[in-house]
Amino acid sequence: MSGVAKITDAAAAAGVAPMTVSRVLNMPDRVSGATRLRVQEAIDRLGYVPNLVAGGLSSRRSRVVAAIVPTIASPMFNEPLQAFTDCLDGAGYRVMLALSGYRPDAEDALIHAVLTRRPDGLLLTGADHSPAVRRLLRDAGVPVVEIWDAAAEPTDMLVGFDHAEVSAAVADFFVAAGHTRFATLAAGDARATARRDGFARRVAEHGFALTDPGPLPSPSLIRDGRLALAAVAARLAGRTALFCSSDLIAFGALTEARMLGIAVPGSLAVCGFGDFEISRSGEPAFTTVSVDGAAMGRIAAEHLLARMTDGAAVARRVLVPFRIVARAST
Amino acid sequence: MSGVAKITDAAAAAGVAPMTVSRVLNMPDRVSGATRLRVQEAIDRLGYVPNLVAGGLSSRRSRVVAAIVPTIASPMFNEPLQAFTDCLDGAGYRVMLALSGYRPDAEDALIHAVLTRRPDGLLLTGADHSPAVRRLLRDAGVPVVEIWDAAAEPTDMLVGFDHAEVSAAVADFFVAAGHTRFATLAAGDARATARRDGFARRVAEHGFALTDPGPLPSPSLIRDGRLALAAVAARLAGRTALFCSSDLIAFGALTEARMLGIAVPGSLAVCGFGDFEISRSGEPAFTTVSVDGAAMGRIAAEHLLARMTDGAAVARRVLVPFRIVARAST
DNA sequence: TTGTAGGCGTTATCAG
DNA sequence: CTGATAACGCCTACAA
Repeated sequence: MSGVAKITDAAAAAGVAPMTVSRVLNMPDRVSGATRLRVQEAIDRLGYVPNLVAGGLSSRRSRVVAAIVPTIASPMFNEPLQAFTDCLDGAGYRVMLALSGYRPDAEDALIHAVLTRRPDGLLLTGADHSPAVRRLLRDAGVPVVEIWDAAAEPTDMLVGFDHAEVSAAVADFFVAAGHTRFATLAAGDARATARRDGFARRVAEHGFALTDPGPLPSPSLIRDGRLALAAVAARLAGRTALFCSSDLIAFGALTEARMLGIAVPGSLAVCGFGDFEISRSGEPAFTTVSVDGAAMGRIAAEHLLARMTDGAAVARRVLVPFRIVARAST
Repeated sequence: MSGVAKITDAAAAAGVAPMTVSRVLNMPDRVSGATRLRVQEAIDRLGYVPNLVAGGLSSRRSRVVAAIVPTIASPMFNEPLQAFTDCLDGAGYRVMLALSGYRPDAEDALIHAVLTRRPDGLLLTGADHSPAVRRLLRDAGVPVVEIWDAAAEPTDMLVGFDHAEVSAAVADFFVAAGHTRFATLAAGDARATARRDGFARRVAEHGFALTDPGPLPSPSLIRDGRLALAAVAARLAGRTALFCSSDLIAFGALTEARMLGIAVPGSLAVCGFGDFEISRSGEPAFTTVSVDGAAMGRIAAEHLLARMTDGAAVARRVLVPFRIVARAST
């Protein structure tokens, strides 16, 4: 018995057929208590570790789901990813992680690479995918959840929110507070741009002008927010309402404003995005848009699980609520 | 031809044997140019996506490596993980992510669950594993890298640093600056505790006393740092040197100190751990211990790759340098 | 409740 | 350079 123990070894050791060992592992209640114990004992004694690669080939179920997110270097996607992973872990699924780095073309290649592994499900960040990719996904027959965005026609399932809606709400929030001058500091990736554009549109609808120095890097860091604020500070004549595409940018802007002696919220009112811990626990706590990332990850996992186990039909499109959490910066 | 195309479909479409298609995919240079083109064309036309589950069973190489880290909710492990993933991605490997949540027992179960997938390599956070797990890993014959810690006898390979050494260096740094009163705010997990203990030991060796309110949660957040500092502030009589087990705690402590009117570094000198962006880009920038997480992730990936492809021997134990980055808080 | 036969889709190996 | 054959280790389907 050289090499690693396989199911036949465990079966022989327990004096049963391989199929019985398989049952003990996968459907224990269809095996009599006595046999189950005997088999379990043999498994433990041999240190038999089932091979799910073989099992997956045979059953056509890999018990793996793939998750493609832009990055884990910024806190943005960590909450949903953590919740997603935790939730699937409980159901015996593993998460295969792929990082697209905000490059849409890289994402296409990653999706192909990942399908090669025959995942039972797929989590995608964003809902804007090329027709080629959508066809690929459809042909593969994998359940797909798109998160962190909203599309009228998801590829398959969607659990997200509308970025333009979020930023329009921020604009309304500022206007309701009496603001008449606006600025934005936003990253250049697709969804940050959607937030910037939504903000710009609503500000324009209200008949006001907007200062926008152009795209920051993706993902943006605190430093980017500081530099950007320092650069636009001179152009900010009068009391200005600033919307930042992430809390890191907002925190950087607030920090720089403090250095420059710009009063917050007196001269500069700031709203971020993400409700990262720093918006809550920093000083001053600052206003931001809160989306429940953990809930999104959990719901995404639950939807995939429903489809992967029952094949059950689930809501095709779930929008999770967002809210503006007003704090000391506005 | 119902269902998804398989290698036999592509082979038939190209008028070659399945094995030739396999070669085009895996060792293109062993196939003549003409055949290669014909096969490639057939693959594209059919939209054939190779099944690496089957391939993995046959070749006994899954081209998957598993990574077990405590959490991705704190920035601590994100840099190494991102670098690790990026590096392996370039070599055609996928990363299977598992989150142990700082529960050692959960880690044991995760390692077993993950071995079930027959990864070609394994990344573990920390180097303190039970004999049972070490045996399991040895029997599995998987290359293993342990990161983010140092052990005299790694399970297999190790790329990390010594936490006690780090914190002793911090204590020395403080002493060299003339400090005589010390405090620490540290989380309760194994490695944060190692940092706390290393600091305490060295402070004692210098003949000074230490204020330690006890373990904070793992992972610790900014809020935990604020609360902890508020709680110990009264006990901090005279100029104190504070070592925090993470930059989030340090930032929280600094924030609270500002609120309490405690002068930094005049009354309170603070050193964090991790060199997170906030230590650099916040205001004031604060002193911290920098360990090159990205390098660690990259080296870990390279070591695994060497073992997985060549079976080459590599350094069993690599210690990455750390350094104290002195900034405005000390 | 347990067992038998056959195949899941690919690649190692050896032959041509 | 290309092909035929036989695994890889397990599970579906059916039978006893």
